[in-house]
Amino acid sequence: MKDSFKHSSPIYIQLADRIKRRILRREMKPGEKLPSVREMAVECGVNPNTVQRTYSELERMGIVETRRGQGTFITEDADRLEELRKELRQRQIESFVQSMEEMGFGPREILSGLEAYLKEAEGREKQ
Amino acid sequence: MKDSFKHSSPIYIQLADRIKRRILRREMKPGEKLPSVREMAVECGVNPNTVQRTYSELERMGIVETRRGQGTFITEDADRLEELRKELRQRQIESFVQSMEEMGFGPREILSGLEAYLKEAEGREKQ
Amino acid sequence: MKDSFKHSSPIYIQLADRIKRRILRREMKPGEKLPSVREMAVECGVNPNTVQRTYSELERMGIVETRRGQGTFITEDADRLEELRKELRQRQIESFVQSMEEMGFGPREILSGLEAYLKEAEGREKQ
Amino acid sequence: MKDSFKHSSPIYIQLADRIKRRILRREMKPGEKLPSVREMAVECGVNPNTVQRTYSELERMGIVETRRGQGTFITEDADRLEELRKELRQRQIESFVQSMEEMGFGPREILSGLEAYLKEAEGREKQ
DNA sequence: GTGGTCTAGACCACA
DNA sequence: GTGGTCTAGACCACC
Repeated sequence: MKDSFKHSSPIYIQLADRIKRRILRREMKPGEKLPSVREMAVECGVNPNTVQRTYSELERMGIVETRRGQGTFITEDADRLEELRKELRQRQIESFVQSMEEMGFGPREILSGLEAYLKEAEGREKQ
Repeated sequence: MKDSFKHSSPIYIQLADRIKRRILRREMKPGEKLPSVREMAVECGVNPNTVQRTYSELERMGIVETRRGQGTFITEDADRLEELRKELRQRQIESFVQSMEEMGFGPREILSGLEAYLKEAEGREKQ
Repeated sequence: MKDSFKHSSPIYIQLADRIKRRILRREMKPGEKLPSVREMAVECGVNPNTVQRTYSELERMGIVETRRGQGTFITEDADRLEELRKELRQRQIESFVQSMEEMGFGPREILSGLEAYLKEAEGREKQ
Repeated sequence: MKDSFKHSSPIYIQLADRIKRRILRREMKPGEKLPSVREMAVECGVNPNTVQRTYSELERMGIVETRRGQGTFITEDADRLEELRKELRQRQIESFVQSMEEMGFGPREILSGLEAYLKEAEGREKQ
């Protein structure tokens, strides 16, 4: 129990995560243009350099392409996006299961709890 | 999409969470004495005031009891612990499902992904 | 012939290349500590942020590891270094052959020219 | 390791290099007329003065001749062109070998790597 | 002391 | 107008 405590991830990563999620959720579509670095900077109340870093990160991950003098665009490579989707899903699941196991839950309890929750949520939605 | 970049939760909360988890997985048992505030402070490299707040928080939640002059003890109220267990499980599940939905996954994909993962993990363990 | 003209690569890349070469040449050995960001910055007459970026780039390539509060160290993963060596050799060769072909030389001329040069260089060295 | 980060060579030199290469691979033939300074300027999106300097440079090297009122022509002196070919080849080889040695490769590795690459390229072409 | 992040403001090439 | 690089100077957490 002498490990250190968690920090919030840097802004440029948090921002990248948000954008990633919006893309994966198809809220922003392949080929679409992102706001310019400066626009996004004022929109988020952040320095343009920070946004720049975010966009670079997204490009490094193959989510986004930049065209000089034109802007930053969501990749049209649907395969890459699908691949990314799976990666993220996997990572989420792993960390979820780990948390549950840290609290002493076994596989059965995890599954049954989740099923119950989803059923209930479904019911609520139908109302 | 203004301000609103996340900060990490305060250390005393993080510490409370850790202790909660250790109790729930029976690593620390009902009735057992917690380390003194000072001991815990040293152990975690943290200010004693922080530990004090953590213990208060745990007491407020009915997880521990402090006995003047004797120390802080894990409650023997098994019902309370079971209740807590359920609460935490529920909260974990909620935040997991929310994350998955933010990435555009529906209930079916969430469940099937989790099942696949648990099966695979089980297989690995048996080896 | 309407393509654009070449630019020099950014400083942080040039610096990364230099360090890469020094490592591959075993002038700096696996596990060795690099100069601190600030030291390297004054040494190269460059802003610390630029060096930071260089080090990040090197880390991303798996050439270097950073240990918080301690410094930046050359990876001890010899396989990674060897892999990198091969990659770079391949890239050099490709661009060399392409240049030669752009000047109208065929494979035979390329090889014979290189052999002649190396023989001559060897002779010079023996003197 | 002071100052000394590389700048790109001036545009007029880059342009001269391109033209040289086109001549050497017989894409432009001895005696042929080059585009006028103005034409070339438009074609390359460059200032006419830059093209002028390029042509002067080429003339200085004995690759082209300018005839007042007629234009600029590629020399018909085949010996000069052959000489140039050898010079350029030599320079390419030198810089290639230097790069490889900077990465710690010895003559044998250079040669074997190149042979392997050329063989493979040959194979690909035959397909 | 170390690396890592962020801001402010500048300049550049591309289109 | 766009993205990309660089500088200057600040603050933070880790050791």
